[in-house]
Amino acid sequence: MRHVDVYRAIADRTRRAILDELVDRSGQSLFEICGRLTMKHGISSSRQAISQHLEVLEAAGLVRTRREGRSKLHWFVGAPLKAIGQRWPDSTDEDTSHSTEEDIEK
Amino acid sequence: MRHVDVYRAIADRTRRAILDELVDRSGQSLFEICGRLTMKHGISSSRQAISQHLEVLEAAGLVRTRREGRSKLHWFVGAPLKAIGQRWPDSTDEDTSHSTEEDIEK
DNA sequence: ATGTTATGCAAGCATAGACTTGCATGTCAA
DNA sequence: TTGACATGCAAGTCTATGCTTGCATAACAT
Repeated sequence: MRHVDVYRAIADRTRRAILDELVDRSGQSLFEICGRLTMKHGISSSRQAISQHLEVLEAAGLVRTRREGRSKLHWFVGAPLKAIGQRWPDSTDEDTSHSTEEDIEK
Repeated sequence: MRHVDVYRAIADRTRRAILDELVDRSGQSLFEICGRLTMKHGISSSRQAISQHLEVLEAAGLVRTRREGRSKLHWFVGAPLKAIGQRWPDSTDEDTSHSTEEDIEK
């Protein structure tokens, strides 16, 4: 699970919904996330599936966790997403400066 | 090839390099892109592979094309990327407002 | 017309990734 | 301790996707 880049992490629809959910309510446990994904997002994945998605998000640095008794709580971390918005210029903008793959990746 | 969302389009390393390349030099043909990807990015994919990547990028709205004789020229379009940067709040920011999947997707 | 150049199409392969299933681990309440 | 609760782990399945191969189409020069 090492070396999960942010781009791949947000490529999955369910993982994006998880991030939305964590932004809406911070510090949720796995069970809470599962429940709210089903209720509010119409996603019916198993607990294990959601757990694996959370592993990916954590490996990409988009989620931070903390054990609390028998629960594991999750927080959204937005910092890694900033690089994406800054990597390419605006449309119709033909700037000559540009960042290479190596600048951002890894 | 219909309904390629932007997130999946930029999930691939080679496609991100193609966007970088088109930002660096607008209006390149498929052959030019292939050559420069090999030279500058160390990517050794076949012409067909690059062509398929360009189809994905075009379907996602990230690339615009125009036929010019026997060549097909390509331009970068950055607009679809803006939504990504605006979807999630900054880190440490615990704003209650949030956009749902439906707001942006499709 | 013929050959070369630049791209398009379609079928097949092989790997990655999303998901499931079953069991194991650890925490808390009684 | 015992049992319920919350999560972790590992193997297997199935589909998506990146890539190749081979042939087809279209434009241009000679």
